[in-house]
Amino acid sequence: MLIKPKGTHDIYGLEAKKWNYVNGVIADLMSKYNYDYIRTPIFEASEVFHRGVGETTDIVTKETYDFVDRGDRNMTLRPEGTAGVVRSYIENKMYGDAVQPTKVYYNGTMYRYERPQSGRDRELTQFGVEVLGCDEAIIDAEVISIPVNLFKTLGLQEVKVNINTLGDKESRDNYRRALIDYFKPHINCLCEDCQERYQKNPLRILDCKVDADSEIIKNAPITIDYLNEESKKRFDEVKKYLTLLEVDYEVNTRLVRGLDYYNHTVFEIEAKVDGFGSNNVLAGGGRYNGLVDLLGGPPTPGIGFALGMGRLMMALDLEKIALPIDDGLDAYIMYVSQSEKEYAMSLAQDLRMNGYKVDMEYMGRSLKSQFKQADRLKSRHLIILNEEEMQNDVIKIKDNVTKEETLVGIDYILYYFEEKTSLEEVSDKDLEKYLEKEEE
RNA sequence: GCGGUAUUGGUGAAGUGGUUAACACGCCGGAUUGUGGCUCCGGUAUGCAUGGGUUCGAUCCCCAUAUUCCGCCCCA
Repeated sequence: MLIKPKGTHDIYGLEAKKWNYVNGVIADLMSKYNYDYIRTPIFEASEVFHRGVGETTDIVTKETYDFVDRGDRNMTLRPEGTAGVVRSYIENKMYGDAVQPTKVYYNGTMYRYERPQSGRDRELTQFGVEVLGCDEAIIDAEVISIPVNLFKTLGLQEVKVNINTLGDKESRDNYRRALIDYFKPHINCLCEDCQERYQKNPLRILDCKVDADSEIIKNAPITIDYLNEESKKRFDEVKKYLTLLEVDYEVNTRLVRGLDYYNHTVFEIEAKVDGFGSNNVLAGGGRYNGLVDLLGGPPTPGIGFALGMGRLMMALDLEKIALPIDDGLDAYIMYVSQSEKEYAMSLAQDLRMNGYKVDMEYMGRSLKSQFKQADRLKSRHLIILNEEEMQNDVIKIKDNVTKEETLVGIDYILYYFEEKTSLEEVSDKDLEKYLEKEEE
């Protein structure tokens, strides 16, 4: 049997309806914030990610899907969204657009060659936002508020917003040096992974799980102490605006992020839901003022976040949040004979073109099965075709909630649905009156 | 990349080295000569992930591979 590749999922049925609903909520929310949708290629020249995400990051060194195309070009399936968006920003000279800053969002699949586990797949979907060309603290707060408000809109309560700052380049470099000096004498007391981190990315030692409780890490220098005046002021401003937006956040001085391009504000939003695995970060992001420059554009500030859609869906499920999925039918058309079948089909088309959600029997099963099917499809009305009744120009419609059956004139089916679906009840008398009026 | 776990029908699953692989749900049909959702009856796995091996014989034992789920690394 053919099976899907490791770490991928087929989304269909109810699950697909949920995704569509959430995607709709996102599109709606982004429209209100006036962020434009951007769609960039799923694969890019490998260089885009090597330069953009960082040569030393795990994402680039061991997790990319690389391939050489038939024209001998080195290509990579995108492992994240920012690098591609920034490449597009530069290539399309969006920095020259009349409207500034550039505010965009994407919602698409990413690919990472990883060992799948809870909350982690090889094909993942991320919704993300990027704002380019604005270095104001106010925009940092707005960007952080977007996922927070999305969760609020969806009814997801149990989340925690962590923020921190890495400061500008000068502050970050000072801090990095301080950490290296601090850890140097303790290096042998740290776990194996941390010893490696010490070489590659000392900042990451801070959020090590193994050594989290060790005094060495607890007493490590914190970023705030190494910020220059400007960076400190900036961070205070971000916090002020977050308070203004009523975003409930916590400063976590140990929060650093793995991607090389971050500076100043960084943040993560965790799910605090029972039953969530260890991969509980729903969204994460930060400021990347050097990235546009790095990828060959004019020096341009930027900030963004990415949100894991699969993890979001998992959180919604675990929290048992009922999404208002468009479910059920207005009518299900049932029949037995061939002539009824033909009428059923044209009636279905007629109702559908008039805006009703209609399904019908296709396979000529027993009437009993058709009733069952209609129930499964949660159909509000059952249209039961009968040759004899049709010869008398009437059709039987059963309201599947009240169980009331009505014989409706064959030319007045639409009227029945208009009234019946907008008003709670329409009596036979109403219909008679309507018919009389029509005749006049 | 490392460690652990599991893999029986459309679904949830029981089970044993040896004739027809429980049970339940679902589905289809019938009882009900065109009105169901209750009940009753019947049907529904060329077959126990795949490939090897051990054995007279394996779904059940061994090995490998694939995939699942969980943890680490890392990340959303």
